Amino acid sequence: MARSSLTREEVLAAAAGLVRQHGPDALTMRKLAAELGTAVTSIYWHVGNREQLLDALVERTVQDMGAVRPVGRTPAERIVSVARGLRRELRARPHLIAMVHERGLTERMFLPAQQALVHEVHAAGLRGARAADAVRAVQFQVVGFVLVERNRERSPAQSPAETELWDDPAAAGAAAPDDPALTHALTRPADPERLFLLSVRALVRSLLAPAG
Amino acid sequence: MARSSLTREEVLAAAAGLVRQHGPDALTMRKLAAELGTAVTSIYWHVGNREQLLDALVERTVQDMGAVRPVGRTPAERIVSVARGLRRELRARPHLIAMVHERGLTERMFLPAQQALVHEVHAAGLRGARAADAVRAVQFQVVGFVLVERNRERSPAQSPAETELWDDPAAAGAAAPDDPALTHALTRPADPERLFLLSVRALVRSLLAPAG
DNA sequence: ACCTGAACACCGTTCAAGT
DNA sequence: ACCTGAACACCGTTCAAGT
Repeated sequence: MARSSLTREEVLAAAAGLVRQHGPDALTMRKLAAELGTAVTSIYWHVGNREQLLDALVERTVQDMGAVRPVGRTPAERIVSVARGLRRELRARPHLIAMVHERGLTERMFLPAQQALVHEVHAAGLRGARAADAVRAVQFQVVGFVLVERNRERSPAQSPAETELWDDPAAAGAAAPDDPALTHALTRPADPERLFLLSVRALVRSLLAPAG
Repeated sequence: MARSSLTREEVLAAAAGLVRQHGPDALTMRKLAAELGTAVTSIYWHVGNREQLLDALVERTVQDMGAVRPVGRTPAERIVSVARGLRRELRARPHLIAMVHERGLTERMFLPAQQALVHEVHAAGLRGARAADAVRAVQFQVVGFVLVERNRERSPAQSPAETELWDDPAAAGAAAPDDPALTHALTRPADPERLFLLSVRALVRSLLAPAG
């Protein structure tokens, strides 16, 4: 089953497909070769080796991460909208994002978003180092949240989950004696979407507040 | 070089050592066997297989994560101190924490800290679902921050780093026309310790503020 | 109960050889 | 310029065999 002519593009596309569907571990040179109908060693001619193949995939992902356009009337609203857009883009490419992160290209991937954040923070009246801090705080918050969130999704069966932990009356009582609503809330799994919005809004409100 | 009697404990200790020093990928059954001076297959008798060995290491780490004792006069201060303690403990065991996370045991690992947070949030006057949200927002913030931060450390050579990106006058100018101090601040690498404190304080201030 | 080596099915990578 | 199979050094795991 010889192919007319194998392209570097074809190799990258097939590799991206494997990663997208089954994660980076599923991307073995041999499986990739089988998928493409070539000998394993042909792949080496086109992309060097496995490491360089992953580098190329990551590079591609970084460039695909388009600029997010802020929406909303106030700077705070617009910052939150950037954060939401960032989260959406990150969640659409979980495996590739993880690889970008492992390779230390996260900052570069976030340049468009960072520029948007700088613009909004500036519009909100922040200047100098304080503006830079605000931008970075939001960036860290968003990326960190998505990492944690993604992790929870991947391993849904936390055993024992918070659920069961707070079902222990002794433990629950020790921390918060008379608040069944609180313990009940902690018993149910967190709603990430809601928690994300709530967290970002809370952070942004403080960062943009007049007094340092 | 037959050993008198191989223990499950010995296997776990050696495995933990390998992971601590060189990361989970360096933990191969064969290297572990060599380290212990036994046949590879002996390990299987004691710990099942590689997966179960990692499970056991993770379980151990979870139990090692002690309770953090809040310090400070106001609830806000005490919450921040819990966050700092959490960050310190996480950073002391980077590889193992990553494994705990991969296995979805993060929530359980954080139970002691969560109870402390519940207590403080309650003391600050928050009740019910809103208190639960505050606890989780802080938890996500801390874990997420450490994940992002750890990642940056592991790959120090961001290429091109923010440094170079903001050195491009056109890009910098488009986002924030007249703030050299801002662009200069973004040119230098972030100070994680400072950014962490700043972020947590900002978040907590909002979460504990009277109006929802 | 505990340990062993042989064997199997997988890896990534190199290299000399083909066209 | 592009592709190939053979070969090497690694994996995790199983299993029958030892004591």
